[in-house]
Amino acid sequence: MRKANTKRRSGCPLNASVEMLGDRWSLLVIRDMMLLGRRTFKEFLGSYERPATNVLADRLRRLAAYGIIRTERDPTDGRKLIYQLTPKGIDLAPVLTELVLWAGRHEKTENRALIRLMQKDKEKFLAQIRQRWEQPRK
Amino acid sequence: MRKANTKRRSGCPLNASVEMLGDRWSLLVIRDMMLLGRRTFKEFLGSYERPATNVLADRLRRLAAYGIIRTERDPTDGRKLIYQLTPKGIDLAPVLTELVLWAGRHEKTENRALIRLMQKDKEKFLAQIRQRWEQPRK
DNA sequence: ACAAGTCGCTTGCAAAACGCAAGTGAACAT
DNA sequence: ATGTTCACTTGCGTTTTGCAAGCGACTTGT
Repeated sequence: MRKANTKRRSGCPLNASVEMLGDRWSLLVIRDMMLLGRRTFKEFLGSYERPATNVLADRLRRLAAYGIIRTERDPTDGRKLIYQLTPKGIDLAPVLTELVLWAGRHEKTENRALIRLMQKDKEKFLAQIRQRWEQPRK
Repeated sequence: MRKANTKRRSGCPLNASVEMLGDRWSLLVIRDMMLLGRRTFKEFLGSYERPATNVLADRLRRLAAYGIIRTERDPTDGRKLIYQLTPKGIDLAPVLTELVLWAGRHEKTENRALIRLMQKDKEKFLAQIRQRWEQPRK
């Protein structure tokens, strides 16, 4: 059993972001939701980085506690939970984009197509993500 | 003794960024350098969040290993080391900015003046940071 | 109806990372 | 020569992580 720690180390806005997102898994889960359309525990487990089940469960709990994602039952299959980004979570798109572009500029990475797409027209790319997530489903 | 782990969990550019920056201290050190002009071990220790000395030493070592910061001796005081952002580190300014703006939109934080400044003209703000760091000193 | 999956976790345990306090050696200050 | 500052390191107890196994609710196949 675990609580969302409510007292911050400081009032700095960067510190707030770091306390919510500053670990090795949270942003990867958000990437999977935002860019790859993953929605279930099992789908997140299947990412190439392969989180451990207990850590994944913990990160989903934390992200939900911070209001970045929310959870609902799958109406067609009572075993499944569907994880969705909230508006606060969707609003992380510019952060993800800058992190991807920075790595793209300075590291050897795969998925250069995504990086080129982001470089070519950042605002258009962000608009697409926002639009895709405005619909409640699909 | 510790090495920069060279084998990544995946080739995803976001994962590359997360492996370099995804912890509770690295980005705060970069903030201190970029926005507050801090340059020495002792100055970083004095941040409001107060890192432990061993963790701070480790983070500085890692950031240097990744080429995000570099170290030189203070010519006027042989005890001191001066930590500086490299171009790769300065190039994190857009990432910091988006993290600050995101927290500013969704959390109660201090330093609203900085947030307003970033909101008002993001590009101008980034240009200022880049310019400030182009000079070797001050 | 019943057995055999599937799904989203929890539990147990060893290893790694963290936070704290104290200590160390080199460089400076008096 | 003595004391202080600086950038760490060391030791140690706590927390977090990773890995493997298990569990209960639900669904699928026969």
